[in-house]
Amino acid sequence: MRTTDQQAAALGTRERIVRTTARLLQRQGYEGTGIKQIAREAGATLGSVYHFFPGGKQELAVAAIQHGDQEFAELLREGLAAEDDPAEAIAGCTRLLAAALRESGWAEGCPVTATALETLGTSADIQRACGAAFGHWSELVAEKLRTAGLAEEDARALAITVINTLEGAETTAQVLRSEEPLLLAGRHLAMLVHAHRQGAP
Amino acid sequence: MRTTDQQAAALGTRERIVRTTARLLQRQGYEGTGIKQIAREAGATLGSVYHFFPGGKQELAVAAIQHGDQEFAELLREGLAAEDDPAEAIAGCTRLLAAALRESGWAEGCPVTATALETLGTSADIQRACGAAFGHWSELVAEKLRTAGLAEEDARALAITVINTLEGAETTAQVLRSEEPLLLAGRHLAMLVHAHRQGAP
DNA sequence: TATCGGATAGAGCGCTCGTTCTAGATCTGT
DNA sequence: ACAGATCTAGAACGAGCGCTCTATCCGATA
Repeated sequence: MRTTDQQAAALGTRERIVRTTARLLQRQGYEGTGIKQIAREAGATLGSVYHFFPGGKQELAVAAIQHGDQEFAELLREGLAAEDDPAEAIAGCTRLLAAALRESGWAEGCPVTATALETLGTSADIQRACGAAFGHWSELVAEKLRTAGLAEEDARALAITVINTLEGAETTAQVLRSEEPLLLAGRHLAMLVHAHRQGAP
Repeated sequence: MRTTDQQAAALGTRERIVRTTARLLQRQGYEGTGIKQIAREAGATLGSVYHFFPGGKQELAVAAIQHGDQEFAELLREGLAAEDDPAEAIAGCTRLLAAALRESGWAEGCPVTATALETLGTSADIQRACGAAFGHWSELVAEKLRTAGLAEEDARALAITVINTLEGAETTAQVLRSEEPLLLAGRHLAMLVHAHRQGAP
């Protein structure tokens, strides 16, 4: 097919817009990010943005959130696979997050939190996408915990807290411009996992 | 003093503006909240807002963050004082937070997170105020843990994770419109505190 | 070669933003 | 009673918002 080039170019522009939006939402939130800014920084024009996302800013935000969802999931997968022991693996994830956060100049934290909080009363679509992201991430952790022998329900519950703690620690790390909250989270979550493996829930 | 009435009225307007701003920041974030909306909902006028906060939106946001800081600290103090055992006390705090969140229709979560994330690169003053709030809250938790016999450094570190977990769980609870993340956080944080009291750090 | 739909381009719409500015209202100290 | 802060009131400004609209470009098919 000769259409490949055209489609590749099309995907190229669309993908550039989504990635740029994801990064800007992560850094400035939903209301703080303008569509014109997105077009400018993505090297696209307003026409292209509305061509690919006729639903406007909300549709674009949903796509960006889903992109961030997958990106963060990939980081989690890598971190969790790096160690057999789930406690060590989770602590490893906090180190990955801390390093990435510092390298971005403390600007690029959780890809969905800021947008989620701002748009809670505004857009049900965005809220759904954010909720789905949390679900995907905690499912990855839960699977790791199950593999290590935790009971189904314990694994599910603990995984939710793991994701929540990572999220909160990442936010605090950004505000304080320090890796400490994330590294402490890693240490404490490891203890919590150990407590589950040894004894009562 | 006859000035009392005037000052009271002045404080009245100022206080109304601050409280309204705090509530709106909590619900809509920084960029999503307009000064005209604040004035309208506070029953004040633009002139009054700029009279009391000549520094404009940023100065107003700092005052609102500090108000939210104290409000949340008061809730923490109450929750922590309600039980002797720090693990039970922290779990009690999660129940207080869950109830308050649900009563607000899942709209009023952590009073600083949304604003903090949005203004990270924008205003150093706001960032400082948010960082100070986290510090105050974790210090309250640390004090409770110290009273229960934890070593100074353990108490400080664990308190930071407690606040981070509460924060993350509150965010997730808002997005999912469910108390579960907060209640799970309470259960797991209680386990974590017990682990510290019984054995190694 | 003629045609046609996907993609690009950006001027312009109505609106709201944060802020400034001038006037008037209200109360205090003398 | 008068002067002078303090506080209230809201019109007006330039800038930027999300979005619509028309015009053009370009590669693929017939």
